[in-house]
This record gives sequence, C-alpha cells and structure tokens, in this order.
Amino acid sequence: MEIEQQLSASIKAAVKSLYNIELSDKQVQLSPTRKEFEGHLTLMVFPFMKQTPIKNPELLGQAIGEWLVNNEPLVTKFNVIKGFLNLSINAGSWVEKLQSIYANPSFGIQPVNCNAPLVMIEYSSPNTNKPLHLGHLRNILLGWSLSKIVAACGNRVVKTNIVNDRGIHICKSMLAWKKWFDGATPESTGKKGDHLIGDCYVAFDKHYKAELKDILANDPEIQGIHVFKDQLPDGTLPEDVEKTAEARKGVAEMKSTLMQEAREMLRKWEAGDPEVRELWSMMNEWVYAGFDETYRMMGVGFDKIYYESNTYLEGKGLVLDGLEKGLFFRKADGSVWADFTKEGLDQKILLRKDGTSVYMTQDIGTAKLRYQDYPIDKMIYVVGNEQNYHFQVLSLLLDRLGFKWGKDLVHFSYGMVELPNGKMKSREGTVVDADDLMAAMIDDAREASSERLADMSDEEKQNVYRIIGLGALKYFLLKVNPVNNMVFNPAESIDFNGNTGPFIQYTHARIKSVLRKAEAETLSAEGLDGVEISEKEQTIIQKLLDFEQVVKRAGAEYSPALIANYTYDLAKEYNQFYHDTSILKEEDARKRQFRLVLSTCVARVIKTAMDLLGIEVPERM
RNA sequence: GGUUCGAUAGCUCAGCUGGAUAGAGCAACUGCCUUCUAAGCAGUCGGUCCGGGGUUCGAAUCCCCGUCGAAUCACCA
Repeated sequence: MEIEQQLSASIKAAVKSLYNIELSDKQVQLSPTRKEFEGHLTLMVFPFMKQTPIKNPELLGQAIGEWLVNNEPLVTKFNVIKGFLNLSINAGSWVEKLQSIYANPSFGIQPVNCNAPLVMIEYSSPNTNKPLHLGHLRNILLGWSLSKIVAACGNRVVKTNIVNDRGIHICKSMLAWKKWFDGATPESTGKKGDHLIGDCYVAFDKHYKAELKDILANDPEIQGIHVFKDQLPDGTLPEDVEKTAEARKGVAEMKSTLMQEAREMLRKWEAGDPEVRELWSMMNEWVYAGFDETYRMMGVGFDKIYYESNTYLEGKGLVLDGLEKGLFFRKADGSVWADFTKEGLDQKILLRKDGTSVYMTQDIGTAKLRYQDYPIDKMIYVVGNEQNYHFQVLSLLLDRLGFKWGKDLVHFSYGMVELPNGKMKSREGTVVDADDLMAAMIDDAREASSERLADMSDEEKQNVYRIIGLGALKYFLLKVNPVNNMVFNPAESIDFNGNTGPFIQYTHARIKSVLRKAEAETLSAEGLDGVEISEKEQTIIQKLLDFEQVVKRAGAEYSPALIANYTYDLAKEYNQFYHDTSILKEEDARKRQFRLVLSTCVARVIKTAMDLLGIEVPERM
C-alpha cells in the first residue's frame, strides 16, 4: 500500500516536472500488473493524456517511465504496452515491506480506542417457535463476521439480538404442546428444546390444516360462498374459482376452533394470565437452551439480547408523543398512521384501531431501549432482503422521531438461501436444519481426514473435524456476495477441495508444519537486506500488503465475501510457491530465512482473515 | 401494476471507484507423491458477460429501453 502511495506521488511529480501539470488522485490509476506482462504495478496514462502535449500513449508512458527510473528509487525498470506503463519495483522494497508486516502481529487490524464510533449490529433475531435453519445460519454468520470486520476497522461494536418471543406463533406451539404432547419435556424426550417446540409447531399446523380441510368440505355456510366474474355478453355469470377459494379459506380460518383457541391464548398472554405466562416461560426457556447450544457450536454470541416481550409495548409511547407533535395522524377509526407520501413511499400504520402495536411499533420500541442502553453512533440490522421496504420505512420513521442514527441506519440486506428446486418451506419439510447440517459437515470432515490424524488423541481429532467441517460450511455461506440469493444443494455435500474453507485451512496447516520443523532455527526478519527473491515471492508480498485495504473495503461495503475471496487468492498464490520452492532444503541461509518469514506472515494473515469470517484454522489437518 | 434487487462457462460463483486477450472452483479428461502435508500443483475442454441502444480513447462494469427471475407493496412478524 505504501509502495503505491509513494509511487503515486512520484508519478504526479513526474508529470509536473515534465509537463507542468497537476494530476488529481483519480487520474493516477495504479493496478497490479497482469501476469502476462513484466512488472509489478501498472499505470494507465489515458486519464490524463489529453492534458499533456503528447498525444501518443506509448510515448507518454515512455517519458514517464524514464523519469521514474531516474528519479524514483522504487522503480528499477519499465515497459510500455499501448497506454499501459508497467513498472518494476526493486526487490529490496518488497523485502522491507515484508519485514514491517512481520513486525506487526496485528497487521491489517485497526486499533480501537474508547472514543471510536459505537456500532450496534443486530443479527439472528429468531422466532421462538422453531429451531434455526440454513437461512438463519447465513444471517448469523454474516452478522458475526460483520461484527469482526467492523471492529477491525477501528469501531467499537455491540452485537445484539432481538428475540421474537411473543405472538401468535408461540401460542400455536403452546397450544399443540398442551393438546398432544402429554407433558413432554426436553429431558423426557432427549430432544433439544428448540426442536421439541418445532415439533409442536408442526403438529399444530398439521391439525390446523386437517381442520380447515374438514370445514371447507363440510360447512354448509362456506359451501354457499361464491364469487363471480363480470357478466359475459351472453348474460352468464362465470364463477371466479380462485377468488371463491380464497374467500372460503378466509372464512374457514375464522371458524377454525384451533385458531380461535390460539388467539384466545394470545389474548390471555397479553392480559398476563398466570397459567399461560408460566407455560410460555417454560417453553421459551427450552428454546433458549437449544439456541444457546446451536450458537455455541457455531462459535458465535451476543453482547446484549433484547426480547420482544419487553420491547413491544415501548414503541407505543413514542408513537403517541409523535402524534401529539403532529408527526403522525389518526384516522377516523382511531388507528395511527405515518404519512411518507412526500418521501415517495406510502402511509404506514403504527397503531391498530384498538391501540395495539404492530411490527413497526415494536422496532421503534426496541430502538428506544437500545438507545437508552448505549450511545449508538451507527446501527446495522442484518435482516433478509424480504424486509427491504420495512427498513426503508423504519429509517424515515426513526429519523422523524429524532434518533440521530435513524437516517443512516444500515439495513444489511442479504439474499435468500434457496434449494435447487426453490425456496425452503418449513411446511413442506424441505428446511435444512442448522444443527443437522453442522453435524453432517463434521461427519464429512471425519471421513475425509481420520486417516491423516492417526497419532492424535480422540479429543484432538474431534476438534480438528469440528474446525474443518464448520470451516467448510461457514466459508461456503460467506464467500458469496451477500446481496445475491444463493443455492445450496443438500444432495451434494459441501466440497473440501478448490475454493473452500478447508483448502485455506490446509494451506495454514501446511505452513505450520514447515514452521514446526524449522523450529530449531531462530526465526528473524533481520538481516534480509539484499536477499534475492523470486517473482512469485514478490507477488505474495504484494498480496499480503493488500490485506489492509481489503479489510477496510469489506468494512465500508459490509462484505465478508471480499475477505473470503482475498484469503482464497492468497492461499492459492502460496500453494503455488510452496509447490515449486523448497524452504527447509534451501541451502542459502538468508533465502531460507526469508521464506520462513514469508510463510509465517502468510499463515498469520490467513489466520487473521479467517477469524474475521468466524472460521478457525487448525495447526494440523 | 408500483418499488427494490438480480441475470457472467454445463453447475456454483469472482470480477474494486470504467482499463490490456473476462477469471476461479466443481464436473469431464491428462500429467505430477523415494523430496517441507497430493484437502495440493500443472494442463486440456468449456463464454452472444440476458437482448438492444447510448456515453468515450476504452463498457461485463456507467445511463436509457426491453426480456426473464426474486422480493416487497398486510391493522403477519
């Protein structure tokens, strides 16, 4: 990086000295030289050619190249192809850079002080009526990685979770448990609590569906519902089959006794009915124990967890205040609305006519509590792209209410995980369960690596399987640009070869193995001045130097994928070097030393980068 | 229908604020383990960067118009 800055300044000086022209930063475009050409960094001369008296790009490149060779010690030689000036940097400068990387154990990570901006990041945000699935995994891994990256960019970070622990969905599970589960507990069934509650939810849905079917088939009132299309010229009134079915379904849902019971339970919950509350607490505790286990296995956590049962009433007050201040308006039926038609959006309901909260109101309430707890400078919500509209409105709403971070709250919107034949549907049993998937990945890792680790203790082995299996899964989910939907094929297990987590982990383990064998040698980055280095070695140093910029960009663009792809590139470069350069058998002691230092730095950057993704790297595999 | 997002090799994906002949991995085929870990390395095969205009020295990238796909437009969360 500093090499580029220095070079950039010299190029400006060159153009100034040759043609008396001041170049802007934008006009000096340096990029890594493509492999098929000689050189390390390439300058494009087109952006400023018009201003110079020389209208031939080759001649212009030639002139600047000559000036640099004579005046800038970094540059040893150059060549010009079309408008591209390829510059070669002297080997000593690369070695110096490597030495400074080696000297800085936290290379790439910005220090954080107590005055740094405070960024709160919300992710996971589960409902408490079913276990976590693959979609949650993407969310949670993105949130965790983002927290690491934002912190690495010099911010204070508070990781938070809003648990949706109340509402009709949990009442459905509670009702099903009471009706059909005969007092089953996680202990009595040996099931994780979240899975047991998930079973309840499925059971409710199954019975509910059956009841609806029965009502639709047998209820005379429903049979009498018909919706017709417009009259045809011949006077007939064709029935609109679709709308009829829709209307019948709507009435059937109202008539369902199961649904009525669930609603009654919700009403009792809101009224604070002790029996309902007790059941609710018990079942939620089961779920939390289950979630905690999943989070622990994933290696993630939170600094502060909010529960919707504590926040859902909070928004009301703010909305009523806002109403008094004229920020919102009340409709004739008594419901309260915000008008965003001036901002190009619609009107949005904030309180129902009976005064109860909606989703949006709860988010306002949560925001209020968070702001009371922390002096937030920036808020990042990791939530799927299906809620883009919601957050667009929330941003305007919080801004109107005077939250200073409302206007630029970040909705970190990511795409859905789809199966080869479309979306995951819990109703259709096509959901990929998070616990199952992690266990399967660890099994695959065991199968792939048990032979190699024969001399390890069982406990050590188990740990390596876990690191590899989860590494494969996490990398798979994080390497894809978050904004895109992605496809997961359960039939093909996640690969361990190629652009994968284990490939990168393997590179790290290999380096560690070499370093262990070199342990007898005292490793030092001193005394490497003038050591001869290969093009590949130079390329790796250049790649290492990129790391700082990649972290910054990943932070600015909220993209763990950038870190993932960078790390893969680095590992690939290193593997090529490893393949055709011997390290320990090199006879020249300084070259050997240099290669060990280079390898150490690569291992360290891999470890740091993978940590930013929430992925561990093993010492052996 | 409105809004937002997306479309790159058979499949999964990279491609930075516009830069040289568009890159990886998987799959298929071929080499390389008596030498630091072959989860590796090297190679072959594979492209109308959805289509059409425009901007300019130069477009996968920026702008406009289409086509297709996803999400959303609930007094659900």
